[in-house]
Amino acid sequence: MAEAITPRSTDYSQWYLDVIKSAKLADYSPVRGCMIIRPNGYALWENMKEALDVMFKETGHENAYFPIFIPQSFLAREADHVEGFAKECAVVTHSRLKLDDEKGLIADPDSKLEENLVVRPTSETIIWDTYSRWIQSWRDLPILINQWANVVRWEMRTRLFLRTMEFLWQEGHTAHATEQEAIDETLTILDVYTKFAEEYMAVPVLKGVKTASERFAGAVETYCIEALMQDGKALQAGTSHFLGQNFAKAFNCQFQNANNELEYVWATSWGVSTRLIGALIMVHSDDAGLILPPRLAPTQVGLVPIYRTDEEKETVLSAAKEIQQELRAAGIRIHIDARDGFRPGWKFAEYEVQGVPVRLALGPRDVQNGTVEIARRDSGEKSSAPREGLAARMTDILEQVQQGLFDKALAHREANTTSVDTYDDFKAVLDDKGGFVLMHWDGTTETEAKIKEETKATIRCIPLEGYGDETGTDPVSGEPSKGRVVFARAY
RNA sequence: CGGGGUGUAGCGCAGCCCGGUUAGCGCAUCUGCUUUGGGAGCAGAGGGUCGCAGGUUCGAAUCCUGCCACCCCGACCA
Repeated sequence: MAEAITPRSTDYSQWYLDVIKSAKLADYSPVRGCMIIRPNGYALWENMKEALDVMFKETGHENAYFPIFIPQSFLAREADHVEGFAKECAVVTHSRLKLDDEKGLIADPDSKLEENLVVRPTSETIIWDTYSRWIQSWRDLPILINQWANVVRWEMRTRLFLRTMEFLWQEGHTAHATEQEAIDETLTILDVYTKFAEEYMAVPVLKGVKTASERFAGAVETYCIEALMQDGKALQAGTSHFLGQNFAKAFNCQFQNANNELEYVWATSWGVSTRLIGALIMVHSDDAGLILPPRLAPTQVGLVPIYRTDEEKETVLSAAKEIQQELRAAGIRIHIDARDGFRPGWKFAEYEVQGVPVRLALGPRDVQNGTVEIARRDSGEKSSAPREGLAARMTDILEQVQQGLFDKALAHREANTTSVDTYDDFKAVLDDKGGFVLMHWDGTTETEAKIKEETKATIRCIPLEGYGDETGTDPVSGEPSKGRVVFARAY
């Protein structure tokens, strides 16, 4: 019998952990807060990575790799940056171990480093140190670099995928000659992220700008995409920062412009991480386990062959292989579970908890009738279909599933986006149904902090489009407001 | 850092309050037979420094002291 998955209604966060465990996405490690990404989880990450990588390259970026170790002094160069990250850095102080008679294995005191090294929590500092050597002229600009890497942030409280001490991500770091060009870059990437979230992950997102208190440490402006989870909590799914000239000044990175003047370089940085896997899980999955959008699912179609005798096995498997060839030719990722010793019911259940979008069952009866059983993971619908034209049918179904997941998530977000005009309504909505709450805000950090203190809701973003056009009054302070902003309790 | 919980076979747990046969159960594993269209059945087998270190006792998984680790909930953050 399989491990039972706690229903969402009983305990949402336990459900989330159960889904991960039963889908074999990740495992705990011996070190607190660190995560072993299992093959199922990693295959998912690889697909996400691949799709994003194509989009980055289409928008003119190239990949590079900077080292994991950063001289400790680099972190101190940008004032806001150090304040934001100092409290969560892993620091390397020694270069070797030695066996001590009393204490066992210890860091060898003789190997203490001249300067401590910090395991990167993000790479702005080492990259801007590098850029300062690469950039002299306006002809050296722009630099549009992305890197796929791991980073470490010593978090107090962790949660698989959503917040782990080490996580995988991509971080883009670009250098520009003008402010406008850097801002354009920031917004280009925000669009890439939006497209990826909506078209690949089937997760609708709100585009917006962070308030000063939620801004990235060292940024002038932080743009973000925010998604809504099934339990009504928000999740920041990606950020794109306009860094102004902050890092260029901190690392003395100047260039000579066409008028023969020295100017500081304009910068951006942007990233999405394995946290997106957490979003994917929380947005689509149900009480039976994981549900994956077809465009990212490592296996899009799982085929379960059914047979009793060796003879049946031979017929069924050869028919299964024909189907496999046919679907592969149509660009579908199909997997045949031909393992002996596992019964069909077992395999059905396994594909189900692992979120495989469509399952086919093929037995002697089907082979004889020229049919195959099709079961959709999203709706649970089962039907028998002719083998004839199966590839086209499957392509169609996969598209329907992809679109269906997005539509459902969008409907959920819309049903859980509420506009309020009084602080009492605001609190009531947060407690009763959660979700995104649109309310006027006077633009001050004080009001924002007061609301956070009293309700645990934060301003997820000042939306770029769709909401917030009308002016009004902040119901908390009574001061005028330029528009509605998006509040929510968040992960 | 505060609150709660857990640590006994690969995994999940019982046993502990009230110390005493050979530490038990489910799943998994191995062997055999029967099975196979929604997580199979029967029979047999293997697998344990009871988190670590002290202490009490004739005797400790169980009582006492100290330590460690991990998980969950909060504060901080992507």
